[in-house]
Amino acid sequence: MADTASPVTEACPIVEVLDHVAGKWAIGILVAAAHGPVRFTALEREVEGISRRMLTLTLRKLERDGLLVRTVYPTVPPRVEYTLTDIARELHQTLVGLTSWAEKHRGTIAEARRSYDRHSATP
Amino acid sequence: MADTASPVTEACPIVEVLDHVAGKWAIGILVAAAHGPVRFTALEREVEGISRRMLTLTLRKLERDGLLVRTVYPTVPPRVEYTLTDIARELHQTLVGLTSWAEKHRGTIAEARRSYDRHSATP
DNA sequence: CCGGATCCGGGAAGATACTG
DNA sequence: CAGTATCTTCCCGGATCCGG
Repeated sequence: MADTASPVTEACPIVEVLDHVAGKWAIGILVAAAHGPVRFTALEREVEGISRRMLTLTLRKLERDGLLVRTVYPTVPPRVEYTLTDIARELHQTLVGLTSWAEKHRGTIAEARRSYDRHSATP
Repeated sequence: MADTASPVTEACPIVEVLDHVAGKWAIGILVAAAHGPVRFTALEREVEGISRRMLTLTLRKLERDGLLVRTVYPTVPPRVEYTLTDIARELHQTLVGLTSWAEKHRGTIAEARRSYDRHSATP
């Protein structure tokens, strides 16, 4: 934990895993699906701005990594539900910390960004 | 640089902020720089696999967002140190949770991935 | 020692149209 | 309702050379 040399540099399997979570839509989908089994169209509505294609692709990726379970009900019309696995729920807990951090400091960050851009403006 | 306003980031400033943290190298750099002021070459060594270019670009982005402070010592040869700001330190705390999650479950994830690939193999 | 500038390939992502 | 398929565009990221 409090090691002097952080093990980030060795082989970096962590970065590999995080790369998948770090996709543009993954976090949004995980947060949207955290409150229970969610249907495809519900996700399409909740994760605003996402396209059908990217929703499908990201869902497949998350399913492949064992973060989401896809359940198909052979009804008419078809119905598919996505549920977070246990490890995804654990992940969601840390994601909550991340999002609250972002909420808490988004003003400061926006300000810092403006200040930086103003300073590096080329008149 | 001049970030064009996309409809997604308008509605969701959190995603916009997280998008920057979610870059391929940002987390590694933040973790590597967390233990104190770090020089450019030290980061280049610690965040193994990163190129000079990406290191520079990511550092600039983090600096722009007010997560890193860049201090230039006008010596010969030049010496530059990067230090985490307070909000970056807060972020680093949640990042620790994220990385330990990844460490803890990377085996499970790798297994799930293999299982998924085996099942969806096309004979 | 710490970068910036440029060229270029590949994957991510949008738009659109079609299907079981 | 829940996806596929295809095409195109964009920008991330590596390689390389140059500069203070």
